[in-house]
Amino acid sequence: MGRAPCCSKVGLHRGPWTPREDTLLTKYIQAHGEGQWKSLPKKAGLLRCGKSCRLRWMNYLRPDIKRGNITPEEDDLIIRMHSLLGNKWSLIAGRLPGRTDNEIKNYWNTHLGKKVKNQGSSDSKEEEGGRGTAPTAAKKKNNDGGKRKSKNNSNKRDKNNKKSKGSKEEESTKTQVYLPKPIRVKPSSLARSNSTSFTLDSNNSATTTSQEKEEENNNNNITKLWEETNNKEVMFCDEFGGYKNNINNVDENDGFGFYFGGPHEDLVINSNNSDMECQSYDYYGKEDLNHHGTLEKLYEEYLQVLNMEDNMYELDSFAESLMV
DNA sequence: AAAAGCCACAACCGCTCTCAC
DNA sequence: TGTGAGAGCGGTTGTGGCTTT
Repeated sequence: MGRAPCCSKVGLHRGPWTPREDTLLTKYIQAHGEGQWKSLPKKAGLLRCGKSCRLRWMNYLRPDIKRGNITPEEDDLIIRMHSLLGNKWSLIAGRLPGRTDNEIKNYWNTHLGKKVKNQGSSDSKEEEGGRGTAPTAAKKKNNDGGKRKSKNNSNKRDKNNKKSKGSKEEESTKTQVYLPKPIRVKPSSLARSNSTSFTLDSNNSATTTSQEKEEENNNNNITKLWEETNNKEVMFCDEFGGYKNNINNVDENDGFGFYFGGPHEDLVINSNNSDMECQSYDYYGKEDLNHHGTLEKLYEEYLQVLNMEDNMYELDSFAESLMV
């Protein structure tokens, strides 16, 4: 299975993009829109493979990319989302407007992974199995056979004991996070779905295949583990990550809402006793803008939810909804 | 001042999924 | 139903530049 790498073709540029290439790509996409990545390089006059063009555009050139430091609010959201979703960078990125999955992944591997690990190691030694693949880059570097010159194999620094620079990573965090084993989510059927409405049966009748059942089991295990280890603080995700109100506090009219999906198409889950109705939701629509406001606003709201002790809510259905 | 160590992140790779035919 | 192309995702690598020795 699989195909030959699209970049293996002789004569194509690889490595860092030049300003000229960036300009060409940007101009072409501005004129013709995204898509057709395979034929795009030729049409745009680029000696790059389509995949490389797509990556460059998605992760760097897109006008809605937010450059700059990750804010503490975003930082916190990432940790919480990761604790629930694992390494589902694209899903996490979907909750952070202007951030890319690659950026978040890198940020996690270089900052948050260590941060959480430090936090976790002081709390428990059982992280290993449950963490997933978090700081793989760091792990890799110890085996680095690459260009870095004269890297002594016995070097093997202990990153956590490292120098003063690490002090910023040692800053205390206020949350207790359990990291579930990464699980495969099947977001595509949602993300790429054009349907505007569908219904989920909360009794899982929608789960049919063995794979889905396996995921469901994973999910339940995760939820169980999560509940066991997270008594101190229940995680809620904000509207970007999807938060839940106490079902007892659900407004009968509004239901409870949490959102997931891509930046342009979100899902609103409304709870009606047994069923959950999911609707396509235009993230940037005017109604949505009124409803969501800025990230800061959302974060405030999110913090409020966090502070509501009574808002404990089972994560089962939430996790299930993400796995559908 | 120079070399080595280290970090951060852009870019690449390989795989999977969806969809059209 | 099978197949191939297009697209997307997560893991990994390469490397410039900063820090430490």
